[in-house]
Amino acid sequence: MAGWVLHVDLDQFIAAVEVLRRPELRGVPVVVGGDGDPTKRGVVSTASYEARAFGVYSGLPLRTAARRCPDAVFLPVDHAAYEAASAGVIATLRRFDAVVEVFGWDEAFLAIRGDDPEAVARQIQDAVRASTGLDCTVGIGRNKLQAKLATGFGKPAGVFRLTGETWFELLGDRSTDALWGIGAKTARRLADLGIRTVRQLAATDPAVLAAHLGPATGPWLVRLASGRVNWPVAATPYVPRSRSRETTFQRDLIDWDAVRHEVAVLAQRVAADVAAERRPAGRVVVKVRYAPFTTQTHGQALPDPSADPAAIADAAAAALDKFAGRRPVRLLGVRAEFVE
DNA sequence: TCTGGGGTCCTAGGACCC
DNA sequence: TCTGGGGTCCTAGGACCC
Repeated sequence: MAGWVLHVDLDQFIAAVEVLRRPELRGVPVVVGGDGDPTKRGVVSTASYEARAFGVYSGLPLRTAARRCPDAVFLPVDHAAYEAASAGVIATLRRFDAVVEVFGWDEAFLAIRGDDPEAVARQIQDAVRASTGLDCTVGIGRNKLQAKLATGFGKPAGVFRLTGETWFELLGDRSTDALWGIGAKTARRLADLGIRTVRQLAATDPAVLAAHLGPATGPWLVRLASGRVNWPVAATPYVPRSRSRETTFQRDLIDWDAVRHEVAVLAQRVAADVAAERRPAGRVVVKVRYAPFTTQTHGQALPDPSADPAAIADAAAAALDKFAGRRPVRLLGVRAEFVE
């Protein structure tokens, strides 16, 4: 008997949920994002495979998506629908003899024991499809990192195994940003050091990287590239460290009284989220994104940890007062941080 | 064609203390 | 009057992820 980690990832989750309740959209380019109006500020949450063929992907501005794929059906984001679909998937996964770690709306890790993880993976796919109508890809590895990256090779609707034996064969020549946790910025910094591939990163002296990228990040990146991490699959319920709300305005705010008012509105929503957690917040941070796109934050500690809406509103107002700039405001955000 | 919303973790610099 | 070195905490910003 051997231990395996399975990474279950729903295929084009949000678009798939929309197609499920509107079968006439099957086979059609579907783009979900913002309030469904591609002439407004907003970005793509998920595009169906048909829309992706036109170069539409998550994070793309809706206006650009509309230009690239004018015939796409644009739909608003419907959080409640996705949460309901997600709950159905998770309930199905929990029927298996496994430690289940939920990872967002559309992903989960399962720790299992046995000699045929592919068979379990196919059972999972069948069960999820039977109970929800949704397709998923399952990555198999000896740890979470291997399983997560295996999923990329299995998309869509496949099963793929990636272990220490095949790690460098499959990933060694890939760019470092193929790894989970390395993005464009870090990849460029590594390239400046002459480190371009996963294989090169794995062979780098951790101490050298620590000097360039920080004492924790440097050695962590080397271990990441080796594929041999020991992150536990944790069944413990998720405990949030913070709650936040933010809004991008369709038209930049010019009047600072309007800014103050919008921060108060956001603080009220955050306070409601904090109250629902039944845990006190210790600090409130206000985010201001000025036009065109420069972002600043300022925080304010609460006099005493509290979930009181008035205390959170006061702290948000005090944090906002720390901003000196009076340029047009594109986005405002309020975040409450819980104490421990 | 300007670039969402909700999160997490790490780093660096300054304050402060001994 | 000028002054070290270390530890810790707080804050703002950066990077990444879904």
